[in-house]
Amino acid sequence: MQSLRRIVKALHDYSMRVEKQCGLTGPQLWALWELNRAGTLSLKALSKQMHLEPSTVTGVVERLHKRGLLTREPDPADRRRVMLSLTAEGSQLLKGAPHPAQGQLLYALHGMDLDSVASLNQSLKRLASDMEVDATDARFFFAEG
Amino acid sequence: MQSLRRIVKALHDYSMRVEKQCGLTGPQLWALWELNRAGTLSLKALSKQMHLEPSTVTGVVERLHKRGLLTREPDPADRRRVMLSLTAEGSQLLKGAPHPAQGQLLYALHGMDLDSVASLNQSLKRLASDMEVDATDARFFFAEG
DNA sequence: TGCAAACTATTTGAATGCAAATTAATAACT
DNA sequence: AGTTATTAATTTGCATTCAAATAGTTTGCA
Repeated sequence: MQSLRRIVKALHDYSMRVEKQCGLTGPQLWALWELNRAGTLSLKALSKQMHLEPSTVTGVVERLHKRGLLTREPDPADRRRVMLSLTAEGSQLLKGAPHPAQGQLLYALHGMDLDSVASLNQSLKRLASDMEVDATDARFFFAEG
Repeated sequence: MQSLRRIVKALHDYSMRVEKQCGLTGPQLWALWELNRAGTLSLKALSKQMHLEPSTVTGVVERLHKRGLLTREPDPADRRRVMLSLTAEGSQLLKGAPHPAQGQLLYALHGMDLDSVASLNQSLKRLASDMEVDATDARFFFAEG
């Protein structure tokens, strides 16, 4: 638990450093990054890529739009949808920016040998999968209270 | 990275479940928990225990105080300090509440053998430690951009 | 066709979290 | 003693995040 908190904190600190570097917060950079990868995404699709709620992404996108880093065009085929794309300025900014958050991980993983990284990856995937199991049996949660 | 996001998300979902159960958010429960462990803490000390900024803890404590779950007494020895303690009500509420977030981890770790848990713990500690290294050498961060 | 159901995006309200600035109290140093 | 520096807590302003409610659009079914 302590290690996880420290990792999350370190990721946040990295995000702050990125913000100082290129003027974007972590989620903002992340959103631009996903748009650059995909070319064009609906808000829903972007929120899915980022594993965030649409209502959250609306705000992030709004701030990026206000700065002219992306365009918001209604989809002619489905007028509920808002298609998001990078502007030239957004694309340009992205060229000078680091990977979102992943840079910090890469840096940290530099100091670990390949076997450790592979093992960690397996363990984390297993843990993540286990934690997503719906906890209908509450005994485990309260047994140690 | 994906695994970490999923773990953080799962922890947040657990926090929501806890909130539905006992009417407290994760940080609120966590604060009460730390107070119960320590008996009495200054706001500064509590923020240190939780690895959060004092300005953040001020808000959390205020909400708990508003509900009568803790007391805020000025320290006679140093009147800058505000000493925090659980009320009887807060103590009572804590008895029926799960461990903050750790319950979710315990549940997940149930499904892993001891060696895997030990190995994961080592890897996470190592990773957390590596990520806290001050990144004066920015090459790692931008090499892959 | 027409109505209900489902979907997309946004709005609203609340909590968390930080940094920076403020206020108040203590410590330190001249 | 008096001025300065440090420390504790709060306030303010902003970004992120979610859930729930809403408006507009599309789909599906009768």
